[in-house]
Amino acid sequence: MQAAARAFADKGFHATTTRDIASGAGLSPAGVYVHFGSKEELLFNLSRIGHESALREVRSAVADAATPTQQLADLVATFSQWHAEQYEIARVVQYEHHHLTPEHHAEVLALRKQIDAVVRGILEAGTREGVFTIDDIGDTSLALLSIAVDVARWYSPTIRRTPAQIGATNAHLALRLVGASS
Amino acid sequence: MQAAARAFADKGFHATTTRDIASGAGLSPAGVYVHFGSKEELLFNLSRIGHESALREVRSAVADAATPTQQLADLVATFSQWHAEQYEIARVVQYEHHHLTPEHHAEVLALRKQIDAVVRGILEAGTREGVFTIDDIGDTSLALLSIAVDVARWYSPTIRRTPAQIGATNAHLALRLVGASS
DNA sequence: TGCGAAACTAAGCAAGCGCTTAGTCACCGT
DNA sequence: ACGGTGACTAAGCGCTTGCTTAGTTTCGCA
Repeated sequence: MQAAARAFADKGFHATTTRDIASGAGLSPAGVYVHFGSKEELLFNLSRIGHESALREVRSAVADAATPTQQLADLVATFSQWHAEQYEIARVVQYEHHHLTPEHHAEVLALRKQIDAVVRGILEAGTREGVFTIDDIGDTSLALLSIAVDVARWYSPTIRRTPAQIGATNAHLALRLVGASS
Repeated sequence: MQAAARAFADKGFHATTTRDIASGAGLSPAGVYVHFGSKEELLFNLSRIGHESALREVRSAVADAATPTQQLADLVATFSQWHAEQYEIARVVQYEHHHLTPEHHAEVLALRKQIDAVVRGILEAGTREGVFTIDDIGDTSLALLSIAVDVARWYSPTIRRTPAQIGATNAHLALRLVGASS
């Protein structure tokens, strides 16, 4: 799965051959099929585990914070940091999920909606309490997720900033986006 | 080229066959090779034209505005709107450029850097004039571009908002990000 | 009207694809 | 010592891929 994640993240699902995955894992081409029934099944496992991991991180960040302001800052920081630290899996999660079969795609879409719902919940709470100033909750949550998700597109282990620093920066920017003082 | 753009945007470069492109254009498989030497050449033409189109839009938006505040708002609005209206080409531009040959890749990377430089220039001017409050110009320009570029990922012609509305919303959010009042 | 060039197609080639089959090997409880 | 189980491979099958070749049609222009 590690070899598949690396290859899918690097070249994309369709450009990756089962022989790439096998040799990356130190196996013969047939060795992969002892553990996985198909290349798509491998993608699905990676995609599902990745989505579940991200959702878990996001939920625990929100649970550990008291106010909507702190919750939003921690969520964006954690989510951004996850997209940097796990950037290979994150790229699979963000860019390859539409190559899944319709059934598998529906399953990960449900997980994506749960992440979305967490963000909207915080924005609604913050608006209700009057600490956020937001025009439209849908548009704003989309922009917040864009900033975090896009980390997977440009992150590289060789850049100046560490994943933790990226998280901190994005959390700061997120609070600005919702009109909350940091 | 239209058929190729649609297919590349929909399924990705490697998942698209030359037969897909040919039938999308109403040609036989060999008919494509009258006009293009290879599938990669088609991708390069699309990618180059797309990048040039985006850069042109961005530059004219900046040229037509007087203050850094207005320039940033117009740039983000125009760039976001472009990613919605031309979302098929935009997806090719954003997600397929790493399937180009090294030489072609370098050529579009140069165009990407020019777009980047325009954004940084505005942020520097606004900071110099004291109308923007920014921690780090590199981090902030990256976040601004993330919001605009990510439009190509989630946009669909069937959604509620029009490209122009998306542009207006993102321009408003951009000004918040740099600490400028709108 | 006739001609050269450009646009196009039918057929297919070599290579690479996802995946299967048949069989070998290492290991573990009895 | 041994039989069963799971991990693994060599070989390769049927199919699709990007692209080519040889030949036909269309078209602008003299």
